[in-house]
Amino acid sequence: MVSKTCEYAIRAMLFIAQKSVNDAKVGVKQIARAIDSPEPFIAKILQDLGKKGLVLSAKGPTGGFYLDNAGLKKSLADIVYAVDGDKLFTGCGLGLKSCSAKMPCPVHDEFVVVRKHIKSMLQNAKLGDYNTSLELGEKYLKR
Amino acid sequence: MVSKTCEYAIRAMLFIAQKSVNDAKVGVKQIARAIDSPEPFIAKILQDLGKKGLVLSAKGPTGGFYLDNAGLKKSLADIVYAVDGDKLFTGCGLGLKSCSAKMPCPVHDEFVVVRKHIKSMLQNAKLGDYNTSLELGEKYLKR
DNA sequence: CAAATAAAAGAGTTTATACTCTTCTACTAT
DNA sequence: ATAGTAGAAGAGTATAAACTCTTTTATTTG
Repeated sequence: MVSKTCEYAIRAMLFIAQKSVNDAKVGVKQIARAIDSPEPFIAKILQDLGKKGLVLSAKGPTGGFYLDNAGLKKSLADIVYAVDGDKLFTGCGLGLKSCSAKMPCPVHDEFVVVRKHIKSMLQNAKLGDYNTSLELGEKYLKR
Repeated sequence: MVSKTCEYAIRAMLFIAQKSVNDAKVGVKQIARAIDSPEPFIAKILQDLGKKGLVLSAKGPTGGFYLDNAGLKKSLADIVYAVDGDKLFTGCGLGLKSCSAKMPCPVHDEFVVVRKHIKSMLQNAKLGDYNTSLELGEKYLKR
C-alpha cells in the first residue's frame, strides 16, 4: 500500500507528535527505539521531511525533532504524499499510464472509489489525533 | 497496491478471458502484444498461474492459454492472492507484525475498513465480467 | 571557548523485484 | 516421421528500494 520508508515516517511522526505536546524535542535515538526502526534510516527520512517543512528540528544538546501546532494538524495524507508521492492517490490499479475516465482499464471505476476512500481516511487522520491513545497505551507504534 | 507482476497477471488473464468465449486459445506472443508486456516475463507468470490451476494451456500448433467456464468465474482476488499472497488483505498499514484488534497500530481500525473494501471489490470482479466491454473497445488493457 | 550532543550530508551495501535470455521438452498438423 | 509451434524451466542481469556507515557541520550548555 505505502512503502516501508513511508511506514517508518508515519510511525516516527506520530511519536514526535505525542512528545511535542509540551514543547519537548526528541532525538533520533529515542525515536528509533520507540518505533523499532534502524536509527540512521529514520534519521535520513526525518531530514527529508524536515526539508519539506513537515517537521521541525533543533541541533545541539537538548535538540531534536518536534512539531508546532500547525504541524500537529498535518494529516497522514501529507506524510504519504511527501514520501511516496501521489501514486497511491492517482495511479492506475493495473499499472496503465494513460488510464483515465476517457480510456479506462477494466477496473478503473472501482479503483477510483477505493482510492477516494483511502485518501479521505488519510486526510482525516491528523498527527495530533493519537496522542492520548498512545499515551494510554491503547495503540502501538512498534512490533 | 499490487506488484507489477500482479498487474501484468490480471491484464493477461482478462485478455485470455476475452478470447476464451468460443474455446479459442491464445499464444504468449499475442498476449504480450495485447497487454504491452515483455513476452518472456508474462510467459513465466502464466506458467505459474497454470501450475496453480488458474489458467489452462495446450501445447503445439493452435495451442496456447485459455479458460473454461469455471476459470471465467474466478475473481481478480484469486489472481492477486496467487501472485502477491495475502499481504494486501491482511497486513498492517504501518508495517507492524503484531498489529491486531488487541494490539492495534493507530490506524488499525481505519485500515480494516479499507482492506475489506478492496477485498470485496476484487472478489466481485470476475474474469469473465469484462468480455463485452473489452470487445466493444470501452475498456483498455494497455498504454 | 571547549566539549558534548545532535542533525545534515553523502557515499556505500544489501536485498528484493522486475525483467531477460537460452535451452529444453512436448505436442500436433501435415 | 518430421518440422514447426508453443509451453516449461532455470539461470542470469538490471534496477530500485531498503538499509548502513562515516564524516561534517551546527548549536548549546557549562
